[in-house]
Amino acid sequence: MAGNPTIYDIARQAGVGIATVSRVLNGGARVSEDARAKVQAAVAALGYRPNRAARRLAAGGLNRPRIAALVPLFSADFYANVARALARGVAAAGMDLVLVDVADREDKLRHFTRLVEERACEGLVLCSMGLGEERQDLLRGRGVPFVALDYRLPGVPSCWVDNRAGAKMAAQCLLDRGARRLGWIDGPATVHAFHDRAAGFDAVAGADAPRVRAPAVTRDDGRAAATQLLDLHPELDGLVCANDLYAVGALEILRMRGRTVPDQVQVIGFDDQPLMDHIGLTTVRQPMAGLGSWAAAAITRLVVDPGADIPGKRFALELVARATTRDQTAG
Amino acid sequence: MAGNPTIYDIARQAGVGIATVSRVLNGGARVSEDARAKVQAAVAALGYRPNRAARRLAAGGLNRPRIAALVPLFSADFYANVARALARGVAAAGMDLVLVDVADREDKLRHFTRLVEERACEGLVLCSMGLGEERQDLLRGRGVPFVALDYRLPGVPSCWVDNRAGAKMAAQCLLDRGARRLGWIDGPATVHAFHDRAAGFDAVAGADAPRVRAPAVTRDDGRAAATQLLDLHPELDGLVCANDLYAVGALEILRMRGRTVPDQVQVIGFDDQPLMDHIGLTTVRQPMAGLGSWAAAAITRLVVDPGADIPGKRFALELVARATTRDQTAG
DNA sequence: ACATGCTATGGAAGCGCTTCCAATGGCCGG
DNA sequence: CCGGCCATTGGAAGCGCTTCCATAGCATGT
Repeated sequence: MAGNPTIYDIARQAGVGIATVSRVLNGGARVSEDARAKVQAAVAALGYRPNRAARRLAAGGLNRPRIAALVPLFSADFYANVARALARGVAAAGMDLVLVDVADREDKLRHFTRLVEERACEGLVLCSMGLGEERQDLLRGRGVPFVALDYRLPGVPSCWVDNRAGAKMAAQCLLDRGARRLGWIDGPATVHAFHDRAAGFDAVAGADAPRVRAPAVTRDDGRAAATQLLDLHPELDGLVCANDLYAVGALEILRMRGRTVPDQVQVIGFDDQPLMDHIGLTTVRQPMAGLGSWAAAAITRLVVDPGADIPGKRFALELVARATTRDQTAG
Repeated sequence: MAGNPTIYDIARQAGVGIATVSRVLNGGARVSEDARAKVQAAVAALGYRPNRAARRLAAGGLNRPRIAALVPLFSADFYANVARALARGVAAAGMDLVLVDVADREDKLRHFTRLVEERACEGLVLCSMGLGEERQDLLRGRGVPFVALDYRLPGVPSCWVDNRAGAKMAAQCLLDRGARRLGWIDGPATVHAFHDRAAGFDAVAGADAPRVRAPAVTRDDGRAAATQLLDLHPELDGLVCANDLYAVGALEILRMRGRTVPDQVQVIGFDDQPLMDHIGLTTVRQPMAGLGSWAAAAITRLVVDPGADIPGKRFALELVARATTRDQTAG
């Protein structure tokens, strides 16, 4: 009994035919109470679990394609927003979205392998993550189309933003508005986006500008990083943050310490997640809905037409100036 | 040729055997270029799409259960947060989560029917929605377990909050802190939660207290409602809002009009979604993660053990006093 | 020229389930 | 007491695909 029990096992155990088992399992039309009870007992005894694939095959159900999205840190607002757009777009194309929240690299690989091995999806959206050639070939071999979101994967339909340019924009923005000593709150090194943003910051502020790396992506991390940064460098008059939550955390610390924003210290975030306009945070807007919608459109298209040629798309990042920065210095 | 073409059709069209077709389709080990080309041409010509169920059955893949969640207005933060917890919990149990964003009642029914007919899932989570007896029986007949989230469904494992009590708490909170004339920003009538909250508000403030109903659940709706409410009733000194976004919108309008908060007008929201602490909004905290986690645990349990008896759970609502209300009046 | 070892290929056997169809047995009316 | 009908049941035929196995076609080695 290597695999799971089948209805044959149940039938044998219950002393009835497979047809009867099936009837009991499917809403029991025309089955005696006696038979029903025996079957249910057998099901319980053997821990039987119907095989979905067989059911659908036999029942001849529809064949609705499934799109799986590998999303890191689903709890981050950026991804929640991306996921929304993805869900909408996929549903609009008449397909289902399976959201997989991957915690780390290892987790990602595990899920990836499973999805592919099990043929659990007809299309795959990879969010913010690379994929070795070997694994790409695995997908191609299996005929599973895939697209990259927030990551530029050569030869694969991808949508991305220029994080480096965005961070340059952010740092330059503060400089333009009179800041002279910039500090950088960086994100986890494992996330490529932060890597690129750090590079952008460096390009403008110099690689020796003060910085602290937050271990995760929460507001708490931002608070801790800001505390550390300001303790070490009280002279800072501009804080460039790798995401909005860090910036909000920093704002709280600054307020707590009585440093006025934007007069004494200017702050800029990255993402422009919801409510940032209410809070008045100057930030670099990411096209979250745009990325999600694009990816949904791309992958659903590829599922229907595997040969489609879909050019990658770079989405523009936009600086949104608000209350945590001063007015642009005239002239 | 009623249904979709099968590999037999492809094989015939291409003049090869089905085994060859299968090989081409699965990453083409040991197939001549000639055969491959012919098969691919046939696939394209016939618009062939492999049947997933058959594939998985034949390949003998794993049989990972799928949990579908019918979530209304996925774009609302409440649901985004619930969905996160759901995704985590379901993944932790080794199952997949299919998120379905239902726009309205009709949409809900359509998806529901499809999911059940197609046996697209082994378990169903219904968020904030009822389900007629008839449909419940359909699920039971099919042997598909289901749980209700944010809705108390008799005889079904449910988790919910007492929205009425929550709104009473909110209104009473303002009264306790010195407000005398309360206004109510209500949500769409189709959402049961708003219905209950309105009843709670009425119980404390009276059914004739001023109110405006917002057509949707965005901050913009809150702004519009607040504008209308304040125009009609400039004397209001307390605004009870059916959700946090309305409250934030109201705050913006109040600020714009120079009404101080909480001195002239006190404001309270509902949900305590992320960042409300930063904004300083007094609100009624909903256990979003708790609801999602509970539902995930319940449904995954039921999928594994259909006979499990899972008692419903009411989650407590908690008042979180912050800066948009005054200090509690002493004594 | 013949045995040998490949590669490419087709046929057929299931994967586990649903469901049609025929068969069984008990009960009714005549 | 018997034919006929209905409720219940089991067997068997696929659902469309993957894959094992046997076959055939060729190019080698001797």
